[in-house]
Amino acid sequence: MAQPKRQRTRRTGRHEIYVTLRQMVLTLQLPPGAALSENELAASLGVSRTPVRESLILLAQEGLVQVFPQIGSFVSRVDPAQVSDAQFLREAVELAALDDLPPELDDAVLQELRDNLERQQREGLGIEEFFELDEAFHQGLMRLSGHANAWTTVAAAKGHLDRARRLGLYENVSPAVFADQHREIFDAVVGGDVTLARTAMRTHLRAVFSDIERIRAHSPELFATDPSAVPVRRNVVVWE
Amino acid sequence: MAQPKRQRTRRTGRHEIYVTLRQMVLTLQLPPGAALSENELAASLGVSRTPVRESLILLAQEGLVQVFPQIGSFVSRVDPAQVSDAQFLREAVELAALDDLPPELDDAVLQELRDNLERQQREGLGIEEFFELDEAFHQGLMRLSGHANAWTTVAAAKGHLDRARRLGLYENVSPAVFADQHREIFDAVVGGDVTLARTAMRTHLRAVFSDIERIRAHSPELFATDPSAVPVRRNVVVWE
DNA sequence: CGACAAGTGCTTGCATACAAGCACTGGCCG
DNA sequence: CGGCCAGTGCTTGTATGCAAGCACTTGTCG
Repeated sequence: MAQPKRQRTRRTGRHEIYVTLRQMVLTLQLPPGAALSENELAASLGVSRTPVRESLILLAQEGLVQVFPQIGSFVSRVDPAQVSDAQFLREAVELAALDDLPPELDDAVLQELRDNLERQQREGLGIEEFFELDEAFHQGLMRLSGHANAWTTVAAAKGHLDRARRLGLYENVSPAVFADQHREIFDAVVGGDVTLARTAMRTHLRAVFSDIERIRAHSPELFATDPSAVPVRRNVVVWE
Repeated sequence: MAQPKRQRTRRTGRHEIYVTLRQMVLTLQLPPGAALSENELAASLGVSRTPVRESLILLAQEGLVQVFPQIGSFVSRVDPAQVSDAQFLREAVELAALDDLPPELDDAVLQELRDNLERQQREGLGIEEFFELDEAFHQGLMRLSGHANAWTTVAAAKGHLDRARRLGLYENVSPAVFADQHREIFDAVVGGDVTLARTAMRTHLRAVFSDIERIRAHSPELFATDPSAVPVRRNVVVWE
């Protein structure tokens, strides 16, 4: 299908850089606590400081990086308080969406969700692949209730939660449990049992959440300890 | 009390500009659809384009302004879809917070809310004053449930809703009704009747929301009509 | 040996110059 | 008279230079 290339909003280099950096932070390729440098990033990406800097400012507003003037920029450590906030937020929104399902569910979305669930149960699924399916599943449920846009707001605010979830997946490689919970939710939705759907959803979301404390004990250096952050400039020493 | 001026994060000029512009957009001093110009704003604020531009980028990410490369920057028109999304979001979060109230409520916050309610009922209250009290009241309820931070996320996402609410206040100057609803919610919370509190809260939030269609009929030029925006460069003609 | 102070190299914040592109204007030509 | 087309002035995007400041190193002096 010949997509009209004429975007109403032109693609800028900044947007591409922003998306790239954001993905690297969320997938932990840029681990929590890592020192960033506008100059280094600009050089490695082959652009000037300007678009890199503007991207960092956006990521800072999302809470994914912290910028300390005259000191440096750092990937935020996972903040348990922010994880908890995002958990509360997503639970409130997803449960409210279940209450708001229309009588007639969109067939196209339902079929998409069925395909998604089937793929989740395939063997040998990579962590990133499962994560993607997981996100698509929850987003699909929000679309069923007609609140897809509200979900994008939640998605933007749950960066800390997502990083913690990824850490959980890398620790405990058993997405099968989550896949089963997804199916349980879906069946309740299709069956029209809102109460059961709510219960299943709440159980599912809290199961994901409960892993975090265990992970924190295992990898404390990835988590923030004190609200008064500890910015540390990395050593100036250079291998040569 | 001698506040330690030594902020951990130094205040930058950009932050000040960002707060200023954001306030001007939310209070409709910069009306929906208004054309902005990085150069003009920079000149009028006495700084260079850089901090202004970075502020506009942040506001664009919040959806309060739209930036069209090589065309111009504009204050977003109020988007009914985004208003509806924010309404759904805040209702979900505030109701969930009521479900999550602790057994023992914080006395300091309770007293603050009582003072707030009393001030709401004073005669001759300006619209902006009432709006501020309104915001503080809802934020106070969120603090009671221990989810103040989740509220900041909602607050950041509800810019379109707030502008619509302000339009409603300017149209229909009767904040007394809202003040009474606030007291009803508060009394139910203090009385420990979560069910009643939820009902009162839902009624209150939807009352605010229901005004919007009327306002839209009255001032359609402030609302967005088509998702495919209509960026129009303002005339180059200059009075002289 | 210990402590203090200047030096060095990095950091981000801000200012500014240039590049690419859109929209309107006004003149030219059929 | 109508339509095309270069010209002009604005827009935002990007690159770059400089300023202010922090942290570490190193030399100096007691």
